[in-house]
Amino acid sequence: MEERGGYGQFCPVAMAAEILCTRWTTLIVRELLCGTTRFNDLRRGVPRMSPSLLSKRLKELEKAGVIATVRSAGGSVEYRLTPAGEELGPIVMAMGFWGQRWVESTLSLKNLDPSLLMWDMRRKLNPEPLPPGRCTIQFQYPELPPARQNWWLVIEDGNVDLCGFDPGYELNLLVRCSLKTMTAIWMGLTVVRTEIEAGRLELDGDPSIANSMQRWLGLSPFAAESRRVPDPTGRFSELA
Amino acid sequence: MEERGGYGQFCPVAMAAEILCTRWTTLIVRELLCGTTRFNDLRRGVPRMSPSLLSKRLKELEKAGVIATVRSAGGSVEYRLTPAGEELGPIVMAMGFWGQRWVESTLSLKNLDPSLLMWDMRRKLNPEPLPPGRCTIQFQYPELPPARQNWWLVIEDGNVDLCGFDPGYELNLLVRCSLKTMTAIWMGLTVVRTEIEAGRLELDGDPSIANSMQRWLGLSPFAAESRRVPDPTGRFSELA
DNA sequence: CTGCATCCTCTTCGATACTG
DNA sequence: CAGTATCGAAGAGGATGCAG
Repeated sequence: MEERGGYGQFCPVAMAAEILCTRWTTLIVRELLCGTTRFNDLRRGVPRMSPSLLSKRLKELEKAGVIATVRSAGGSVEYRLTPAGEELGPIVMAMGFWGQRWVESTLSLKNLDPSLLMWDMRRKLNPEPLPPGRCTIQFQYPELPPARQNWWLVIEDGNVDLCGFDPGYELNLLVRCSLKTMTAIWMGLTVVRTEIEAGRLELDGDPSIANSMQRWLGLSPFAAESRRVPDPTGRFSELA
Repeated sequence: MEERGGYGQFCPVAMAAEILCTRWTTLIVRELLCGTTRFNDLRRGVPRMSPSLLSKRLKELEKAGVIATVRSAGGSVEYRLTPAGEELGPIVMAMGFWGQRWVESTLSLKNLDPSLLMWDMRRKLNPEPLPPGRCTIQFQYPELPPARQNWWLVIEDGNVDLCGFDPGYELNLLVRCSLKTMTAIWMGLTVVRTEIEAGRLELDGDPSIANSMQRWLGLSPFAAESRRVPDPTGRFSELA
């Protein structure tokens, strides 16, 4: 009768919170909502989580009816949201919009991570403004240690690949800026043109690709939400 | 640079989850959204939470900008939601509706608690169908230990008071049923008439008050949401 | 390589008791 | 009334190992 981890309340908010409001769980659901299904792909979305804890959480989510494991051909397991899990989408989105509105951008920008940023950008990149054929774009963050400085996005046939090493293709554009600048653009706190004019962003390569960067660069799903808290530095305030 | 409790992600979902998805926090916000402002009233809404942890969470919520403490006359402290905190309302409600839809009712009904139920009922009771003047209604849960068996709601001038002891007023209605039955009615899993006809609910007293019970008894805010998971017992399935 | 299980350390939580 | 203090228990993180 002594439920250890639970709240001991029949209220549906409490029942939902027992499932959702444990550490990392919301972020796992976010990844699943983005379409990730494999264990090691999920790990890319929550890199600071230990694999054993991820495994435990996935079991908990399965028991709660939020996900179902599907054994696909080849013996590998896929984790997929059930209808109940899909209906968590609006809740996770609402949390994101709330975070975008009310959490100080300086706080968000203390949590920079190039692999998370590039992984997100890969997902949302819009190939439409790019020329047909293969297109290779390098991102360079000079202040980072060498192993994390350089990233490549390769767009081909509407498909976007992310590399942490030089894929060897001819480069169409080199983007050079600080990780903070690129993250701020991604989050909608500033725009490409502003950062170029301020000298914080450099583009080298095909001018038409450079000029359309703001369009092919997808933004965070929450970028459009207007901030309600000021940025103390004033650098990322009130941009449309 | 090593954030211990955080996720290390700039994503607004992660920033919001750092604030909201710690143990008990969502339930504290739920209480505040219901209008509770005092420390010991908050404790009634989260009785299994230790006061030291509640104190810690309130400080965290204040630092996050979700609540503000107001020192009222008499030196006592009130906790009030900020605009940011008020905007958590839709998220908490969405979690409740999700819980009502997707969490098995048998699971919810394992977490029975008469003080929580009566506290919730007090909040939502609708005095309008009741006769003018004072009205005293006793709830009796015979299977509980004596100290928690009897509860009184006293309605006067549109005001609802809850007592755990006999207030001494003339009784207008005695409601006798199991705590599970009353909780199921409150959650919208069944209705007064069904439980009376099944012999699981007895009403003694003023017939007009008895007959209007389904109307004056407010229901859980989530009662209208339709279940999507079956109740294995079949007792609480598919009721409008 | 994927998907964990184990072991160990450190942090957090819960129950109770106790103050201004 | 509104919290703090204390201490044992549970949970989280990191490193490592291992089977398919």
